[in-house]
Amino acid sequence: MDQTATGLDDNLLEVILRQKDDLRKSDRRVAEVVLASPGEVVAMTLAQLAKEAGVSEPTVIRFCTAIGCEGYRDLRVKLARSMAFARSTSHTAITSDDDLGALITKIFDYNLSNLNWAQSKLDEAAVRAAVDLLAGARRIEFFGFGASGIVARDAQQKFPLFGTPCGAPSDAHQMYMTAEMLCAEDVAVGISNTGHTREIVDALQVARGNGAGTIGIAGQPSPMLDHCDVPLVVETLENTDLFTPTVSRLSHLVVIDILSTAVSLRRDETHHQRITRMKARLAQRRGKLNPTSTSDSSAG
Amino acid sequence: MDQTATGLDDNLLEVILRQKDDLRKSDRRVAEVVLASPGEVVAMTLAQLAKEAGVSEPTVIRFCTAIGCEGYRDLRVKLARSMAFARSTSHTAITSDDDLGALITKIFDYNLSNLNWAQSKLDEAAVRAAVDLLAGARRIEFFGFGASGIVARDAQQKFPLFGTPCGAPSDAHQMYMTAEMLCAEDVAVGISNTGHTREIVDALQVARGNGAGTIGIAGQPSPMLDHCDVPLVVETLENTDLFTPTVSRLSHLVVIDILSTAVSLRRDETHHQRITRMKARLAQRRGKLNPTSTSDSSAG
DNA sequence: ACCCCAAAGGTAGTTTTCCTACTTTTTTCT
DNA sequence: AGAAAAAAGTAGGAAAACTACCTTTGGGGT
Repeated sequence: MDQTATGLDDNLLEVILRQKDDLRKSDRRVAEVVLASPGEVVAMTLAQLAKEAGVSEPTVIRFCTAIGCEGYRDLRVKLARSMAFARSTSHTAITSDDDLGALITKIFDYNLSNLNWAQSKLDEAAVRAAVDLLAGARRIEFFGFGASGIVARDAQQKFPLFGTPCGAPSDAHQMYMTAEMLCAEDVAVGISNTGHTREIVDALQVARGNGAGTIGIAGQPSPMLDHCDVPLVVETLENTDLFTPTVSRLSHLVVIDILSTAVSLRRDETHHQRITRMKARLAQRRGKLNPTSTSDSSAG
Repeated sequence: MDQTATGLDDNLLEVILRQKDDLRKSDRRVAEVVLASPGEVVAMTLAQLAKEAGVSEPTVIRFCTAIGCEGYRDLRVKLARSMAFARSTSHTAITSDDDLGALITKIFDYNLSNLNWAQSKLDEAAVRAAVDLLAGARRIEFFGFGASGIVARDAQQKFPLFGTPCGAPSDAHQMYMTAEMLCAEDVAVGISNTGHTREIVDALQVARGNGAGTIGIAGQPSPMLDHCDVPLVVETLENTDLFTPTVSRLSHLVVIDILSTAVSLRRDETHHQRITRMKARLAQRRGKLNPTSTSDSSAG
């Protein structure tokens, strides 16, 4: 079994795209049509699709089985599900011609597809290892710059869930100093989408050299991950367009959510009670519009 | 036409859940079955579903039309698509009994459903108004605390896209001082999921009093939005469970993405060229593993 | 209390859709 | 070039989805 045990590998459009070149000639014609406008196809009947692709009906059936579907009915269902996120295939670049509605759709779609992709590619075993490490930590430090700095800060705010002091130094010097002071029972978490950011790699190496556990969150195999006890790859959909926003942040934030929640669940009943009480009081403060409140869902 | 013109309202499970109580008795039996295990249902045939629900086949058809589907075929497709994200209905609370796999699925699902919901409820006209205001700003300040503070900081980092100086004061005093110094051509953006955070409301009032344009991003109609030129409601799925993470951040971040991108698109060619150049050089720095680089996709 | 009317639900039959057995065409290898 | 195997098509049969019609149930009104 691979990491797709979550059952999310039924991204049919992806499968079709990958297998397209290995298909029979006529089947490929069908594949073209499906890929070109999956939205139309789910509404089509078998005969219509056959006509559209210029092939016979049994060919369409054969195409279905070739890409791993039970039959046409199954294809439709899988396709529909696939489309919900993997609208990625229809992701055209954002241009100045787009009106606001198109822009909204594109950006949401892009982020949704990306999250889905990240989920399907996430290695559960690696996450488990990270949770093990974090759960035993006496102190946790998160290292990240730029957009990843945002993620680090968010993680640090999740301190109540970790039940352990958390830090997120914001500049390279602080980061270096912090890393140097870590020791055996501490954990350092590096966050960098490229996995190449030099300071982060250095900081993790220093931390590791001092005996601290190290976790790396990156979008791809990279130098940073080579220096970590637990490398965590959070895949991102490639994106080279001018105006496409940074989608990696979101998946990184979700991974942080998962880690903090998983660690929290490992704690004992007392810890849970504290969180319950904290949440209740927070809600209370909000209800009162308490003027000294600086809280705004600071506790996940 | 309401704001669901994006065509994303086909969150069928949501629709069924909402209409369930208004359905005929037998139809409701069908609804129960569908809601209980939508995954099974997409694989079922009309007759099977009828048997499972203990009703006749035409009743199932009537159920289909009642909830707005063309027929059973259509139901299946819509259901399949709906399941991809709107697994929301199957969102059971996160408990200590969950294994890691379940946790990962739940947290991703929750965030995906939430983004989807936010998109379907987003008011395009309000977004347009916000973009108009931001595009004409001489300076933009983002106000947020806690999790929303993260969002504010992220927005501030998007400064290159806005093409306008951006700030995100991190404490209440700085925020107040900043608000007091804003004037007619400036814009203040308040971010608060509850929309009740007192300091933010105050800061926006001050900013507005000084003639600055004001935009509010909140999860619901609230005091903060009452004091804004442009109120922007970014709906969040309700969530009272102990361990469920804050999902609002993600949708707020996406809205910030939309706003910054939309503003950027309004700028002239020179601006676009600068961004292109900036991105290229950033990539170059990364490639070199330049030791002075503090960049990690800081430019959205 | 009874009857009537309307709405809900079921039965049976029709049509559409999907799939399979078999034939023809194309391709590939000796 | 010819034979065997793979690919594509034709036609017919099974099954699924839908519709027209009938029965039942339940809620007023006299």
